[in-house]
Amino acid sequence: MQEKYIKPLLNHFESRGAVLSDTHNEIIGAAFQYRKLRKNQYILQAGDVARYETYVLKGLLRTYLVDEKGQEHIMKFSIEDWWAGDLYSYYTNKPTSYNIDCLEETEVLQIAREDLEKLQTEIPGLNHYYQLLYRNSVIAFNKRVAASLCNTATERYIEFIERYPEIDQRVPNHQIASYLGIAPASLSRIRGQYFRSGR
Amino acid sequence: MQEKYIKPLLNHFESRGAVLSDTHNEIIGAAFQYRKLRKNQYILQAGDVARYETYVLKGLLRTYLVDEKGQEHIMKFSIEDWWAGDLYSYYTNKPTSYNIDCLEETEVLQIAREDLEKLQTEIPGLNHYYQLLYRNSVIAFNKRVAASLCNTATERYIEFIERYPEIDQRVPNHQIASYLGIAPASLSRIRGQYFRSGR
DNA sequence: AAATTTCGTTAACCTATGTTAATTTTGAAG
DNA sequence: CTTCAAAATTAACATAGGTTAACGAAATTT
Repeated sequence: MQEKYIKPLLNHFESRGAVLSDTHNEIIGAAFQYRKLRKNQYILQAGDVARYETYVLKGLLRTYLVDEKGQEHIMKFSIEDWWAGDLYSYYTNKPTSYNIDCLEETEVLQIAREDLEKLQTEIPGLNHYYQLLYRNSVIAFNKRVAASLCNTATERYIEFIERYPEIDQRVPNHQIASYLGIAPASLSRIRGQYFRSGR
Repeated sequence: MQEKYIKPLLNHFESRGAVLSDTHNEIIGAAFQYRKLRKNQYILQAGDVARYETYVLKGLLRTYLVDEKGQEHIMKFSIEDWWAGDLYSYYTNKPTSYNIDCLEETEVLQIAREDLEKLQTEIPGLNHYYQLLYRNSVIAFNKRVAASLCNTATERYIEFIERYPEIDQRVPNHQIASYLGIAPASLSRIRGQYFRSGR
């Protein structure tokens, strides 16, 4: 793989405390595959087994569910320097319930489970990285569940645009509504009130 | 610590793939502290720093938030062989937003962060355990967020009692309502409909 | 630029859930 | 066993948010 593709991921690991030799860097570069994806392209569809975890180099991915009534519910947006995937399917080889697709033209690095496990054996520092990643993910999910229990849709919307202004700029409002668990028309109503009353 | 207190935790680690020598077992036993707690006793209060992660030997803990209007929202129940704590506060030393108290007389094992970190250095197998623990926790949170986006209160209630029949037996309904994010009167209504229509 | 599709807004109406309060049931403590 | 407190139920009413549909504005495609 070209250096320019793997470099951001190496930086990512190092900025989270991993200490990587040149050999390590080569091993990592060999384990990940670079892919360039078109807008609207799927990287995972419900029913598939998630064979890869995906690191976003550029672009924007969306992870969503389709319920029995056919409605889409967005679980997560993944922008540059974030991950996307379904850990459940990845580690059990069972079919995923999630769909992941590109909201923009997107470039990613992907790693298969076998390769990730080998990587973690060969580079113990990465073990620490993944423990930290999952731990922080647990902390973030705690906040998200807490918000859904404690806050109104209006409060959750304000929190969202303050916390993820960049995503707010890049995705249409009806997708933000879906992420917040409300109908597009409801978000419109909320925005109307919020902006009318002086932001 | 007495063997009978540490044994369940050692079994817990081994059942998740850790291979532990006698020396390891002793190190672990020395790192955890046993505590017996009365019903209603707090093990963590909002504003405190979470100095311990807690493994439940016996009893039942509840983790909850109090919002600005003074309402309680239950985030989690922890029964035998589960953990309780606030990872955010534990790892940052910042004050927690959560309260954890005992719904029953409860016995626990607790470990301070410094001791846990030492443990993970001395027993690499535990590193793998914690990565697995957090990863599974992420998977569980994904399901919980998915349910809150896709399912009605009725569906979430049915799922809860099917998945956690034991907790359902041990905690009052208004606490289950709080966990589900609905008012006690609403849960009553839901139960009325559900049981009347033949379960 | 025109045409077409997607998106956002608004309004009318509907439904699930919240709120409060009264009443009954259950459970704990003396 | 009795008493008292906590929990559950029920009903009346209030409200946030859902649904649908119509319309106008953007954005994309041709």
